[in-house]
Amino acid sequence: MTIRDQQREVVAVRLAAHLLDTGLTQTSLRQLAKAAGVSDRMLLYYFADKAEVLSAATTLVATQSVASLAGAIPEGIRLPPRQMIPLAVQLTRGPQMRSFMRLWVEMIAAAAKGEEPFLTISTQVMAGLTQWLAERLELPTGADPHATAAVIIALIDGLALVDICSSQTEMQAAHGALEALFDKT
Amino acid sequence: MTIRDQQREVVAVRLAAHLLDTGLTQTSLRQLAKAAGVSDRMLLYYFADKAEVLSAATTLVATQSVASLAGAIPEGIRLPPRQMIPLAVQLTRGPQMRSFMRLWVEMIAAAAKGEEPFLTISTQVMAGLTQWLAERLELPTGADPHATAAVIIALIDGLALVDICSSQTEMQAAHGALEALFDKT
DNA sequence: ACCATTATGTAGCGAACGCTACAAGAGGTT
DNA sequence: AACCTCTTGTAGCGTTCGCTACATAATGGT
Repeated sequence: MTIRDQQREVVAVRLAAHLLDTGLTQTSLRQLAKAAGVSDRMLLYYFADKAEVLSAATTLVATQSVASLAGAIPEGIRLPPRQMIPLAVQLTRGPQMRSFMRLWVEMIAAAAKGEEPFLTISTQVMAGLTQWLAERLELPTGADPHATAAVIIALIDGLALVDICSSQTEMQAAHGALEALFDKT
Repeated sequence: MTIRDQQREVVAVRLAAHLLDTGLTQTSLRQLAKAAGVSDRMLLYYFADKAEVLSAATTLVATQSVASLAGAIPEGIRLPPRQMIPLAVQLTRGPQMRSFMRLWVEMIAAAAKGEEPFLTISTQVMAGLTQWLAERLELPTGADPHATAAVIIALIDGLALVDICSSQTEMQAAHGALEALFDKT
């Protein structure tokens, strides 16, 4: 393993933390280099171009975040939506996951603009998340696990979206309303 | 009304269409000026700065889109969530509304970065939408209309988010799963 | 007719951007 | 010692960005 390969990993780890901290607000090569503690010249020595830098960092963030989320749900357990949804909402509201959700929204918006590497990575992460959730849902026969998982993820992500434009008290009330909504429509 | 004021309206209308068409991908002053059919110099004569240009255009887009959505739901009608949700989903999937939903996601992501005027406008639009929907929900006594409306909007917006990273067939399946999810959890 | 305000075009400033050319040090191989 | 590859720094290219200085035309009130 060359110094270059080692540095790629070191830089990726530092940039992952940087992205969780600042979202996509400071993603110029010079800003990224500063956050990683290297010169911008070296950043482009370790990676081919800006897209590859962001690709490495965002992939790492997504991997870490999805793994920590997965670790919070016991292996081999399946839950019906009525239980899975509140659990997922609760998990994604923790301070660590909250940062990721905000970054996640920004990544998807960048994907909407066709910006690479965000379009490719967001699509992959979304597919992975859906697959993962589908395997942990307990559904009545005939229901489409994949599609149901997509709806639940939409709800989770949508709450992160609304969170951006709402006060904390409004969000708390919304979480209360969410459970009530499922209890008796 | 001076020529300047007239031009402000003309330009705002054209830019509203431009934003619906291209999202926030082409929002430099020179690109906006081109889309509006004026010189960039004049754009900054009609408006104070870039933020004011985007403020006028996005406000107009939001006003038009929310109005067209509101027009599709009869005056004075209240619907329970189980009926309101599929209706809202269906309305926001039309080609016109779909463009707005994509722009809306990009605006909220920009708001997440603290970018003005998107933070201010997104917050206002979100509050307006929530208020509007709350007044059209038929809920059991004790339920919080405002909070319930926020959850429903989260679901709608979340579906737009997922839509960005999914194929069309996946989205159709998701809409089927959505109704099933509410019928029998 | 005169002048002040309004309207429009040309040109360009300073900054940030992604990226690159070029040189030189570091360290091992022959 | 000579050479070659890997690593790092300095400097800057060409472009786009938001915005402005400046000059000039048009317009309208007195």
